[in-house]
Amino acid sequence: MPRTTGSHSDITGPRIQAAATKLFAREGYAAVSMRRIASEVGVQAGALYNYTPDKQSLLFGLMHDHMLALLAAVPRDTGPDPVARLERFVAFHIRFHHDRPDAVFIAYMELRNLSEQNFAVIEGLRRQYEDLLEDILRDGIAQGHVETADTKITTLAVIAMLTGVSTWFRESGRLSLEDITARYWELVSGAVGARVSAPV
Amino acid sequence: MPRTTGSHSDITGPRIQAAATKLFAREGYAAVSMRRIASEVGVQAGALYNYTPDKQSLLFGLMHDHMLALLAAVPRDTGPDPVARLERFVAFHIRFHHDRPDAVFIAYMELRNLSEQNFAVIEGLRRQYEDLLEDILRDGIAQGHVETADTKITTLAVIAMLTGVSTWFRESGRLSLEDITARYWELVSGAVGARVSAPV
DNA sequence: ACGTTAACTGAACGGTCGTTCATAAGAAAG
DNA sequence: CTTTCTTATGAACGACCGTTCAGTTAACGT
Repeated sequence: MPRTTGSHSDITGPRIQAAATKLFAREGYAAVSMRRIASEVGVQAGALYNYTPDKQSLLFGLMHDHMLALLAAVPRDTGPDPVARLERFVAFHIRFHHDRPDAVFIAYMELRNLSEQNFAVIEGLRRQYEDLLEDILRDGIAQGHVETADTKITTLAVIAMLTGVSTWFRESGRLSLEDITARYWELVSGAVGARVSAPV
Repeated sequence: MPRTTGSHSDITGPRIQAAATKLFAREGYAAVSMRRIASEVGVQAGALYNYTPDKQSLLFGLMHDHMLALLAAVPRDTGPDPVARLERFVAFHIRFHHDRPDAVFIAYMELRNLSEQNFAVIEGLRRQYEDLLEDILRDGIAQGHVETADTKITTLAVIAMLTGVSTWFRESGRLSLEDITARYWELVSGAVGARVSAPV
């Protein structure tokens, strides 16, 4: 019996995305069937194809949306102090990733399940994000407030370090997110040789 | 036509492990079928069950062997200088993980595909490895050569940073493994506030 | 009141999955 | 040469896969 009370198009769509995000993150893209996503939404499998052309596009849509949200939310302030900008970047990254653990998990665990073209798109967006951090580091070096030998490697190392938080953070844990952000800022600022005050 | 020239038991076993490692790393546990592993080995699917009771045990065996190899190879030197021990740990981690990219990938991407008991075993071994690093940091603090606020968080952050190398390192890249090791030692020693010489 | 359409069902498609097992044949033991 | 054991085949099991589609019904435009 279709169309059971009310028009659902604007509700079912987001519910499918939510269910797919949750299940892909928990069990992996390949291990989750369309039927299982449908049953989570409370619908038959065929209905999913009103919202996505196929399973691959469903995955890509989730990752694409996530990367766009990341790039839209990241602070692009161009304040005079690169160390302060770096600190804001660190706090933002931890907070943003903490708020969407499932999407984060998918975005870096399911890359291999993307088709070649879709992978290239996501990789490009990821590169844009990395470049924002690298720009901060370069500014810091130029102003003598940061000291690191290879900005590309440092960028990748810092992001790996920060993203790692979501693999172990539990709300019920010993430390609050603010505590953790403070600890990571100590680690990052030490790693990049950040100096709060004047250059040499 | 079974037993086609020569006895294969001691050859087929390792070949199955090698094929499974390669395929699981490249495409993921759930996406690789037993038939595909068998065909990579040059054998029919049924033959795999002379070497593993089921697919889950095959995965667990790979991860278990990897973790045991890691714990067997990690330097446990108890030299007097914690900073030197930390430097050796960093170099070891990068080298060891570089030498087995497939096993590393599996060990931290396929955790969710382990049964509950198997997961607990692997998690315990991982914890042992982390504790070795945390011990070094604590010794460093005790001797005043290291300065970091929370050794547990620092441990996780450093390992995440180091393991990240294998996600982007290419043999043909701009930097050699030695270069990268040097850069990461700068980052780690800075992050933990390592001092080469005497305490306060 | 009525035709149109958006939203969904439920069955079906060919194919693949993990696993089992009777059977066969080369290797080893006597 | 015969027996026994090891190693593998290949067919079969029921279950599930992604995807398609004709049919059904509730809501909407007029």
